[in-house]
Amino acid sequence: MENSNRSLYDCQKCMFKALSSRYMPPEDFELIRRTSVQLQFEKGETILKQGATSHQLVYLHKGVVKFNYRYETGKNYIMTIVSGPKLLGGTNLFFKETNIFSLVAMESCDVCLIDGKALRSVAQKHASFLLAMCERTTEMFQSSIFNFISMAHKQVNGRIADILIYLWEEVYKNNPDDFVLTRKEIAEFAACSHENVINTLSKFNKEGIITLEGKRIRINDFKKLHDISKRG
Amino acid sequence: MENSNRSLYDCQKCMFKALSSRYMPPEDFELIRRTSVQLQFEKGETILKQGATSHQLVYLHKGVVKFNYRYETGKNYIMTIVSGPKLLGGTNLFFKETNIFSLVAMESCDVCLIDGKALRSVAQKHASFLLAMCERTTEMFQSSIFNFISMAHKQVNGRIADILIYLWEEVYKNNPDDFVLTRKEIAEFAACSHENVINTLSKFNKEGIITLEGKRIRINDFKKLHDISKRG
DNA sequence: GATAAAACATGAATTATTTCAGCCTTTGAA
DNA sequence: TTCAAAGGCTGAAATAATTCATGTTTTATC
Repeated sequence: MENSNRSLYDCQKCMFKALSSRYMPPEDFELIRRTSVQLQFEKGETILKQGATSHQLVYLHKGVVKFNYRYETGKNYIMTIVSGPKLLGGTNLFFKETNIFSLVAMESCDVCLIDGKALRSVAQKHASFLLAMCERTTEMFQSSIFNFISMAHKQVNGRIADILIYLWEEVYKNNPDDFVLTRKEIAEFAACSHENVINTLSKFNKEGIITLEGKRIRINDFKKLHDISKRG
Repeated sequence: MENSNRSLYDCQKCMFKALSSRYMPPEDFELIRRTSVQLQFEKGETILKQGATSHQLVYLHKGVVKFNYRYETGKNYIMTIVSGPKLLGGTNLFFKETNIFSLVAMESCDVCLIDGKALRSVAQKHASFLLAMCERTTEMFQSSIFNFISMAHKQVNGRIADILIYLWEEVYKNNPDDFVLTRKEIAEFAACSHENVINTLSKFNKEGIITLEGKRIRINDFKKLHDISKRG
């Protein structure tokens, strides 16, 4: 983590700023901006740690992060993976001080940490802004609900198909070459052993549904993936 | 569903009214009350249907409801079970018009359907109220996240232990005799076959952890249940 | 370039889970 | 009271998933 004084990016180009400006005058946004800090996180770095208290809201400007839950046994579970630009608030951070999971950068990420107190005080002045923010974070939450349902109720074939579809359509859509999860990470996401992931992926590979090029996964047949997903 | 004109219960005793009163004058609450309707739902009745559009927030005054997700294949999954009094908003209803799951009464329920438009307009006037509501619905959401994690990552023993603990401590705490889920419902909650539920429960029964008295389940040894839950 | 660590891969043995077939019990309606 | 339907229960067979043992490839580091 590099605590730079210079700006990583221009606030004028930030979607959070754009959203805010619709609901408040510049001087109110200025309070938020002044109390915020821009940081860069490298691959593997923890942005927020599970169990720690945090008074900040994370705005992910650029990059991909995983929501990581760690059991006492040391096992990790990836709850979801998202790409910026996105406001990562809601359940973990927005209204709770203790993080229920960690946020970990999966590639180089530009992040803005927004002070919760300042945000709250501004939000109280501008209820429409608060409503809009709630809608955003609720949306993100909804998409992870579908992940959860899939993980809880489908077999490994269907779970992995769902994960591939999700990652492709929601996360790596615009830059599929960055799609480089390890088998272990896919296993932590799909809630199964990494051997099972490997076997399932090579089965998909043999059937021509995907192509494995080393780490990189190329999806050839979305229709079949959707079929597998539906079958469970 | 009995669309009675008379009041099922006195608004003065409602927790939602109590919450509201802390943040707004009586005349504003009156707008919410006027646009709301009290209804009684019998066991098995659907309060809100998955896929339908709804412009209302559900306040569960009394009773137990399940959050039911139905796949195209016709299979049902219970996402969570909650007891009143509780505001059932957030992900399903608060900010989305299409319900992503159904709400089904598991016993006789007193429910108040609050008009979303009226609520929104009042909420915009009183941002602290909106903030408080977000906190409530977020809390409920958090607890269901832990359910999901358990369902996705534990084996049937651990999942059923978790469900028993959850239902006991959060739902049927005050009236354990109402604890009458069918084995099929437990299976839909635990994401496994109902035979597996039956086998696991009779195993727990033989080990003295629980006692099966027909449909009723009595929990004897919470410590062992927690052990099983931890082991996974 | 050598080396160590991590990731990837495969198959066999073990364990977990579902499916199936059969039967008993309870419940509610005719 | 009878009957059908639904729920509960059990064990065996089939399927799915994990664990384990082993070896290869890739990646990072010195």
